[in-house]
Amino acid sequence: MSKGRITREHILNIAFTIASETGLESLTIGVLAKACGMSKSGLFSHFNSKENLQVAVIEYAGECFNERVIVAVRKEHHSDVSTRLQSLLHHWLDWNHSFQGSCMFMDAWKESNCSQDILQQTLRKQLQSWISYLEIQISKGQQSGLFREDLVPRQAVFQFYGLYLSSHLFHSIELENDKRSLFWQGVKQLYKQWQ
Amino acid sequence: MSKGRITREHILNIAFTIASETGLESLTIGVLAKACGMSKSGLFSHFNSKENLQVAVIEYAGECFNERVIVAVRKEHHSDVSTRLQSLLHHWLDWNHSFQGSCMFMDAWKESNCSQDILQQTLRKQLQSWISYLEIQISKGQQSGLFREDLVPRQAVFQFYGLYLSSHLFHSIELENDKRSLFWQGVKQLYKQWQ
DNA sequence: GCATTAAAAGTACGGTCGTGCTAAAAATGC
DNA sequence: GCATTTTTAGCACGACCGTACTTTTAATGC
Repeated sequence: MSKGRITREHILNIAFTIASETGLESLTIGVLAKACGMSKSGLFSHFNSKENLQVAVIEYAGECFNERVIVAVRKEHHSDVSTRLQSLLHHWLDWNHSFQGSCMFMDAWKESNCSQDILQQTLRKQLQSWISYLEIQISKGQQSGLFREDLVPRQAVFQFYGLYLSSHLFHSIELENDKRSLFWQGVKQLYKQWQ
Repeated sequence: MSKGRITREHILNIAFTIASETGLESLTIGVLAKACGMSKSGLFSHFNSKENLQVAVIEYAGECFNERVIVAVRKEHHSDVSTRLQSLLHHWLDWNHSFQGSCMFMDAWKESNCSQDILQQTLRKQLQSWISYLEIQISKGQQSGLFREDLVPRQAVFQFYGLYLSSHLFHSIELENDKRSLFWQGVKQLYKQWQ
């Protein structure tokens, strides 16, 4: 790998860390350059625009997510779908400690929804792909008799996602503990209802 | 009411509109001044700092939420808790068309979570107050026999909130329609399980 | 080891940000 | 209707933003 690609990777790694902690919006070129110990222009020449940098960071984050969640669970070689799904939820919940809430109140911890450009598209694609993956896992659970036949996988994912988002939100306002009790209680109830 | 308070209110009204559409983060003093047809410094003198402005906007939004949801439902004079709760959910879901998702991917439409200052506190308070309100409503439902006795109101709110967040998220990536089918389907299932 | 190519730094520019300070204009009390 | 107070505008500042251009430095192929 050429020197260029190496430092590029290094930059993205640091960028991902910063973005995880303080949001993609706060990831300014000057700040990132300082964090990498290089000049603004030196860093800039790797991406040639802010937007390219942002997209690259999102894609890097996507790969990281894959590795930490999907691949990690695959490596555990679960025999039955049930524990496999459980592990998937665990890794999902913990994969990164960034979070999010919603509802305009939480504007204060929302981010750029205005840019309907490439960045938005990239994000959307990643999300949809993850949702599809979950959907497939649930279908498998269905086929193996874990869930009832009239369960609609998309609806199930919708509900999982709800618990996920709620857990992050409640955690950020200190109504959900570190054990994620509310989340796991919710999951338990969903299971009961889907069997 | 003095001239000053009137224009202040006017400013907040416009600020709220802008923040609803493009996020609180995008609400810059220059932009807001232009939207109000007045000079930066003229507007600025009403708040004396950016932070004060942001807090004022959040509080304004809070009052607006109260009016559009809580007061609006109260005015409908529902006799039974069931339809009352249903109406509450409706108004909640529709109160504003801003939205939010989560999970670091969605960094791209997240906002400032870094500022752990007064703004954050104000937000948190508003959120907690709304959650408490929902909790009370559910307790009332319980007392009137609508829900089973072993239901934990906080857990129930957690699940409502999940559906709410999920609905916004899925809607923003075009997996939830305008009728909010997934949301209402989720609510239906929660009800079934709580009875 | 040297010529060539790639990567990084230096510097500068126009824009916008939040925020002071001062002067004009408008509202208000009597 | 005039004096006083409140509200608004004008202007300037230092800071940081993204990005372009040029020059220096480092890596690479032969």
